[in-house]
Amino acid sequence: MTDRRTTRVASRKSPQQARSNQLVEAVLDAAVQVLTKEGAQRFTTARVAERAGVSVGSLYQYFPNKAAILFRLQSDEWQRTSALLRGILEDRATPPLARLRRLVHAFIRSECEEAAIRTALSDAAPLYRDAPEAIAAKAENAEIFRTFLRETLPDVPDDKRMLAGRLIKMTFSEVGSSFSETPRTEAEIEAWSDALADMLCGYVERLGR
Amino acid sequence: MTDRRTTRVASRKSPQQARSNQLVEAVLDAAVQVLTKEGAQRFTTARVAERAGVSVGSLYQYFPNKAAILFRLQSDEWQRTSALLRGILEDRATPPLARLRRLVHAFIRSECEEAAIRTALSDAAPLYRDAPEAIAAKAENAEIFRTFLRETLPDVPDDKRMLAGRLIKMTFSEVGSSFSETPRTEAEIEAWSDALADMLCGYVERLGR
DNA sequence: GTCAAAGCTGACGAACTAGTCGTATTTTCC
DNA sequence: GGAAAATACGACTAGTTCGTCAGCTTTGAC
Repeated sequence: MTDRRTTRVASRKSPQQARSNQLVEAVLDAAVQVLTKEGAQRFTTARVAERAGVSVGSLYQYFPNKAAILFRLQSDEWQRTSALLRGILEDRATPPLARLRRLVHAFIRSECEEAAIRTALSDAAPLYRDAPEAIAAKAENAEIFRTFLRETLPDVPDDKRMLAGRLIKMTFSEVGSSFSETPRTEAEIEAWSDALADMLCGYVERLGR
Repeated sequence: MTDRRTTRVASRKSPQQARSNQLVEAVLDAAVQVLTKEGAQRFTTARVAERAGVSVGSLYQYFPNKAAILFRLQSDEWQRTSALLRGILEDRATPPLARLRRLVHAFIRSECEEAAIRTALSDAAPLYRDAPEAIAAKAENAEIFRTFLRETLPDVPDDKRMLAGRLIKMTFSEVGSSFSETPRTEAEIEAWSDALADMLCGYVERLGR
């Protein structure tokens, strides 16, 4: 449902000299700024280039189109988030449900901290979400939870566990982003994180029985 | 974060003669078609008018701007959905948790049936979501669940129950729309509805204890 | 110092879009 | 039938956006 049949999003060429690496970094920084301060509607290559102190032409030397910049930002974001999740879920010193609870708290907090950029990025999602790279990235992300549940609920049949893993992940990320759409106080963050953790932990317990 | 500070979305004037009522209907029908067949990106007043067999000028006589058409569609959608929810949750002949379960099934199914239009509408959300009318409509929607929980869990403290109600509603609608983003088979719909209902019913039970 | 490759520039073209306004048509009501 | 009000039309304006390309500048190997 985007304007292009299949949005190309792969990078155009890799920077070789130091200055072009700086340029790419400047563009990405500027892109974040434009996105948070102006919103997805007003996110244009011209504005990004201007804020980066760079010409549009240079920008198009490293990104094939606007969507590619957005996808890159989203991709980096996913990278960071999945590192966060992995770090908590794989900590075998903590009991499984405590890990899950801690995870919820960490995730909700991080969503709220970067609410502006995430909202803008998801507003722009129609521009990049159909790209094959984006679809691949999503699938990879789901693996983390499956591993966790395989450890926690070894006796539950595979198909049931898979479904549960997907549901937990979806609930998790969707509630997180919806919750962070409106500005929240510290107290709200705590209360909601606890409630969500109650719900998810309860579900996992129930599955074990 | 939209292009306008505060998007005006109220209707421009009410149609008085029969033909203008038909026109408004034709525009709304066409809007749904454009949205589903072309996507939010390509949703333009010109295209809507053309598909409706009407001139742009006429369109602008009843809608102050593009956002107003989109908001109207979303508003109608909310209306239908909340009628569906209310109908199920207020059926006192069925035990509470069974109602909740039935609700999940009905909602997920309805989401999947109209996935195309809902996705497109939510892609376009940045254009209308800041309008005061949209914000008011959302708040009203949350009431249904609070009433249900007040009946089901009369002994739980008010603040805790409020929070739970909001969480359930959010989980519900967010998981629903995320799930329906990809095409689903009948079997998938059943399996996911059951899993989600398990999770939510489990949470409500747990709250009662 | 020279020169080719790499990098950078920004004016520009082509395409779209939201919304207006003067004019033409239709309806209503006497 | 005729006048006034309501409705419909669509060419047009003013603006925005993406992405290109011919030519200029910088870099670094020799």
